[in-house]
Amino acid sequence: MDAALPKRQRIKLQNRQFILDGARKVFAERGYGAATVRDIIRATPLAAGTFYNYFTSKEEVREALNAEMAQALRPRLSEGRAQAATAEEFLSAFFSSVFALKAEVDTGLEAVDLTAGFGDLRSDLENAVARGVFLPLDAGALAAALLAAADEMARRLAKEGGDTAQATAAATLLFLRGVQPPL
Amino acid sequence: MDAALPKRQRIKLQNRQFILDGARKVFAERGYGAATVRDIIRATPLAAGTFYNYFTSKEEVREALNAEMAQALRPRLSEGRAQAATAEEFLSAFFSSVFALKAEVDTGLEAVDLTAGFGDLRSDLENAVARGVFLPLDAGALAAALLAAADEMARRLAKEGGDTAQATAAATLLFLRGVQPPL
Amino acid sequence: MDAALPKRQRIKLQNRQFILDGARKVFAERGYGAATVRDIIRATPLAAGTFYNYFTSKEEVREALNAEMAQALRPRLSEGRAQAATAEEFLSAFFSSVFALKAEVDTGLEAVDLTAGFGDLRSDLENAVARGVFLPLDAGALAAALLAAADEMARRLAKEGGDTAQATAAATLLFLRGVQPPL
Amino acid sequence: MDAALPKRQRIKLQNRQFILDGARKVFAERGYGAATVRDIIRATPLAAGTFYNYFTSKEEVREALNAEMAQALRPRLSEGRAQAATAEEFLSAFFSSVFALKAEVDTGLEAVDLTAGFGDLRSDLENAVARGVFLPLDAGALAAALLAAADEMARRLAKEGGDTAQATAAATLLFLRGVQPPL
DNA sequence: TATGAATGAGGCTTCATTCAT
DNA sequence: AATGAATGAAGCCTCATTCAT
Repeated sequence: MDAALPKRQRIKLQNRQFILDGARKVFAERGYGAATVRDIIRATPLAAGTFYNYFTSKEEVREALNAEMAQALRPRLSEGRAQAATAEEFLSAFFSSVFALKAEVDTGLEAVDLTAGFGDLRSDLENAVARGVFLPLDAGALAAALLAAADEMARRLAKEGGDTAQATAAATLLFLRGVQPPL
Repeated sequence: MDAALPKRQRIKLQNRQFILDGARKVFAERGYGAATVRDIIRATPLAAGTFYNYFTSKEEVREALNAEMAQALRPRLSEGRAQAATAEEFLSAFFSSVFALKAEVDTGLEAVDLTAGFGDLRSDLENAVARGVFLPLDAGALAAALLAAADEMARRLAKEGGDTAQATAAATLLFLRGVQPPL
Repeated sequence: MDAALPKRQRIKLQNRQFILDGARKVFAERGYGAATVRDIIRATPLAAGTFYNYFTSKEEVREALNAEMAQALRPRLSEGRAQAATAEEFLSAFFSSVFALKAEVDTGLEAVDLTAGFGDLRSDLENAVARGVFLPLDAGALAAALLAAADEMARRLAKEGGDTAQATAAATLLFLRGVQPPL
Repeated sequence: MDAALPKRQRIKLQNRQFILDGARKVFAERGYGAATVRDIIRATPLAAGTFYNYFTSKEEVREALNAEMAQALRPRLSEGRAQAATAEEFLSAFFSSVFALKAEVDTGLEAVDLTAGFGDLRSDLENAVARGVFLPLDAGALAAALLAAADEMARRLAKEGGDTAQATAAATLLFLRGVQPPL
């Protein structure tokens, strides 16, 4: 229980979370570059000076936000992939994770958010290639392409609405078979 | 010849260009959001007030920059694709255009730069699908995936070095055939 | 004539002087260390940002103030001393200069103001010693003692009122003969 | 023994001393005006709020520091002077006390430190004048001159190194006989 | 009594924009 | 048109001080 924590501790954690939440919102609205520390504070019930009891700069908040996201979501992103027996399962798990995740949190972190998962994805891909589940492609390039494409497709999905399951299927198919019609 | 222009006109065009060039540099260095009008002016031989004779905001400069880029590069991007007889030709033309383009200008426009080409690409794709050159996929999603993947792979190429021709071949193959090994 | 200056130039000089005058007053009132740039601006008809068109820090203002004072007052301080034929003339000229000067400007520069005159005084003293007008004393120590004593006596004079001429006579006598009664 | 004090008392005295010591250091480093209460706290193992259990302002600390110094050093400063039979003894005792004292503690109190001794010195001087040991001079002005000169000479001594005994002799001679060569 | 986090005032600096020259 | 200084709003950060624990 949280009630087990001394009150001071609880408030500190809560305030830290106020700042992270405010920052997430502000970064999503204005973009990281244009956001200001004041914007973050204003998105918070806290006083101006309080920010500096927790972070020393906007950059530090960004890092904390990325760490938080990585911690919370990386396992979820990778869980479906590791033991995927086929390329289709792998891709399907990947896209549905990303689409679900992006629907939950839009951090405005300008694609930084997903780079936390880059290393994992790459390892999983290398693994899959080694097992013969994938064609022998450059795992780095493939990871980059998959993440970027997934990120952008998720953005479109968020903006224009659309069915996640269907989008997952389409994306999976695209990367599974490519665009070339059977000869 | 430029000399054909009256001197006043020439100077106006030149100053406008000073500002656009300065802005391109500044946006690339700091990102659009964090850049300031002052930064742009400082990257210019002009005085502060002169900026407002040409543009009224940072945003207007961004638009002009995008228009400039679209005007200069869109034809180049699309030329190879319109009449492509095969999916392979289409993809190869697309990726090599993007990789070459990104090698020339890094605008720091946070992925905005390529959206100018989105509509074109989408039309071309629809066209290609209609001709049966591509599998019947959602042209919008495909355009998004291609642009995002190309952009990210270009970034990797720029950062880590690498051979453009080889990267083009790999990217083409990925989207042509997908990742699934032949059964 | 000032009217000969273009208007912009005139205003720039005037604003610079506003700042220097404001700073002199503020330093005198609060002391250099406790004074703030805002205090200086407030002692001025100018806007906050204008300060930075002229100086980049409080320290720079201090330097300008010292330079201004040195330029204006050093000659006056030394004029009476150089050719003094006797120690009495020398000391009398020195003390009356300092007392007059301190009555005019109280810079609050914490004794920095007079250090500009330290080198001059020391040279004059060495000269005087060489001519046999003074006993052969350490010119550096003597200069330090004279300046510090004069500064402090001037402060007392300013605070408690008193006659400058009389104070000059007393100070001169003290340093001329010392405190020892004739044996 | 300190152990004779109840523990509470001992800790209170110790904390008070922490603050005074921290303040002494901070004032010496930054000057009184520029020093902040936070600076003082940071120079201490104590928490911010604790400061206000002992003092209510920076100014109060300054006063306590001056009192402490006066208490510790005033007797030492005056002991040699009271019964001095000659002006030379008086001056010599005075200068050697000041030079020794300044070598021990540099408070950065911007000349405030010695003013604590001003009253004493003045009384001693009046006394000495009354006994005919000194010429009949204005005791206030003389005290001011002696203290200022001694302070400044001590500063030079500290900065440039030098022999205390020798400096004492020179200073004594200066104020004993003055600068005028015998006619 | 000691602690240390919260507060919001206020200092420092840069910014976008205007406007007299 | 071009210039560049003035303006004051607003961002950044630290401060003195309070007060719940």
